[in-house]
Amino acid sequence: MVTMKATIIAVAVDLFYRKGYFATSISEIARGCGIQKASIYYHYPSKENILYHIHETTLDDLTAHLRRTLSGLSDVEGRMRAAVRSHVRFHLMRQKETFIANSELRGLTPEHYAAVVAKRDTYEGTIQEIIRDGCAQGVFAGQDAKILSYAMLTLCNSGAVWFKPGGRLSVDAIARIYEQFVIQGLKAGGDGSPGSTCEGR
Amino acid sequence: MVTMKATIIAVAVDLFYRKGYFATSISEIARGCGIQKASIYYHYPSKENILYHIHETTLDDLTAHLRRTLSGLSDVEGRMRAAVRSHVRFHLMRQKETFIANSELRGLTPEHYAAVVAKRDTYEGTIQEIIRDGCAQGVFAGQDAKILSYAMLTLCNSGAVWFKPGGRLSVDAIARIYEQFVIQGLKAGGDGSPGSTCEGR
DNA sequence: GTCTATATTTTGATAGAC
DNA sequence: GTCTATCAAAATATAGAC
Repeated sequence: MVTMKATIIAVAVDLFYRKGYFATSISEIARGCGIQKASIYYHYPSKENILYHIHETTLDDLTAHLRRTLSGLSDVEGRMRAAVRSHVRFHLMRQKETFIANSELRGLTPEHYAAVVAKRDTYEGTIQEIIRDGCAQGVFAGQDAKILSYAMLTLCNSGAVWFKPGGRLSVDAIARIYEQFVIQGLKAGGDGSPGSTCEGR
Repeated sequence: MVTMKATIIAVAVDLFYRKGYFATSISEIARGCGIQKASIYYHYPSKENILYHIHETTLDDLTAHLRRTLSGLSDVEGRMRAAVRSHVRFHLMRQKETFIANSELRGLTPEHYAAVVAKRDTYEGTIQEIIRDGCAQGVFAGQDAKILSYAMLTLCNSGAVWFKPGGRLSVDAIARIYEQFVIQGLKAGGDGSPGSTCEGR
């Protein structure tokens, strides 16, 4: 049984992904659901609240996915490899939602914006911790854990921009390519630039 | 002497960057220019045309910048290093415009959208050529030039998301970090995954 | 080149019947 | 829980005076 509350989210996700949040109207969402626009407001108090709901559940699921993947892993390179695979897979499998979560922050109220950013910071913190551990152990050679975490995350998001389900490459194949790229990119280079310390702040 | 035509673009760039294209109104642009909204239409026929103009000049300048950087370089690793630095520097120095060029494609008419994508494809083609050359010479070890080019480009765009002029890191420092990351990521890994060929299509 | 005034549409959201 | 009807505000764009 599919509730109208869930249908509205599904239709909104599709429209926000294709047209963007501001370019999508409540009427369009209602049309996609087969109801009148006034009926939307029985389920959600505002258009912004629909967007916030998408952000919240996507981020919660993403965080839970990473936590589950990392549990039990202690080797630092193994943790980073697992983190990349987890992140990439989630972004490819829930392409539309993650695209929205990454690009439609500006539609949120200041309060909701703060809540979303706080959750995102927690997620990024987990990645930065792995990078710092790796640098401390000499496995990675970065100058700045924060910047490297942004680089790693943006890189792993990039598949979601062009990925087409059922296309030439499978989700796992793409995850492996990124895993290889990130691990190599983080590792110490023979011709490393001067000062390969890892302050990380 | 600064023309009103140029002022409108400057104000629009700032607003599109901060609020997004659809969330920005003609009235706001006019207010930022100190004129009435009707006066905007003397200089540009529509809001979409302002957006298109930003896309066009940004892409043209970006392409010219890369061409200038690569001219005279023949060594494949040197070409890739130069391409990364060129791309990163341009994206940091013209942060607002490149952000718009990367995220506001959906506001364009179908015709303008096609024109912009065609130009972007040309730029990406140059990068893919370097990757294919590097793979053919055994300098890089990628499985797919197209995907690796997307990875490289998205990665090099990422600085523009958080960069603040006058902040802790200089433009050149950031360019060096990305250069190192990309070169390492593209190079053959000792534990490389199976089948390190480079089909590239 | 910039103005005032306005036409036309559409928006997000509410009231109240059923 | 969905409907019809409607409000008030704001949007893009145009006409014509100066």
